[in-house]
Amino acid sequence: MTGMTQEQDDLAYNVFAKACPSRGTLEHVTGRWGGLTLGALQEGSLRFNELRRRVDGVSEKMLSQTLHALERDGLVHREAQPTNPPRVDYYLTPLGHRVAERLLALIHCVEGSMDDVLAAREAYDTRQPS
Amino acid sequence: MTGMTQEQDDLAYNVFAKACPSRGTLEHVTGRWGGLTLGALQEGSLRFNELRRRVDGVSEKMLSQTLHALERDGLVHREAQPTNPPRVDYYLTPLGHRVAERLLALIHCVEGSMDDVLAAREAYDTRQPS
DNA sequence: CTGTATCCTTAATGATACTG
DNA sequence: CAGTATCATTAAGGATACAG
Repeated sequence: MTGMTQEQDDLAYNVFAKACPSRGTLEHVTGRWGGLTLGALQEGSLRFNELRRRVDGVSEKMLSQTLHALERDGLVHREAQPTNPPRVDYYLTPLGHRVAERLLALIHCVEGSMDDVLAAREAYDTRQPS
Repeated sequence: MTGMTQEQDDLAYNVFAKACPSRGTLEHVTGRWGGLTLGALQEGSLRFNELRRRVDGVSEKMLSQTLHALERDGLVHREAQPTNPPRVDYYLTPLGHRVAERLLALIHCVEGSMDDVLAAREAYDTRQPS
């Protein structure tokens, strides 16, 4: 009980610190394609090309790269059937689901705020610079 | 009651669609510096250089650019005192607070999962490629 | 179908210097 | 202090071709 006590916000990891490994994981999770990929997989497993269609605009290369990073971080599981033609299913791990849940809450919050955001932009763009 | 009905997920905006304006806002919010900036401001208003110290690693240029985007989207408010030397305070709008709340839930989830993430990476990196 | 490899282009970022 | 402007560098992304 001496030295470091264990309070609820006494975290070993801190994204605000440049060198903390959590910053890299946060970037995988919130990156341009990482967030949408996790969001898409929250509903259930998807195959590579299903995912590609779901995440509108992603290229093969970026999706592949994104999936590798998420798999390495333990958020996504990859299951390959040794059939011909090959069939590969991607789905979230329990950890991935917990992260995706928060991510989707954020996504829905943003989607639901877009009328306000667009109005704010309009106001910002039309105001006179003093 | 004909035509489009209003269900809970019948959203006007959809980040999964490439051309939806919500995708751009999501990127501002989850971008490399946008997320950390919003997270830092959730606790209260900060001045430019305070923010810069808080968001470890951000350059003047990127912080300035990030703040402009968040201000334009109506998430951050900028208040300049006409003093000399100048004093400028940044703080979240009500909308910014709602977004930052979800963002911090995600951040804390990631920070709290890092032991698992690091273990997953270790396993991924040491396994034999079949 | 599920990717990988390569090349090329563009966008993001960083460093530095400078202004009000 | 609070930025802007410019330049140089780097990283991200896209297109295409091809392999298992």
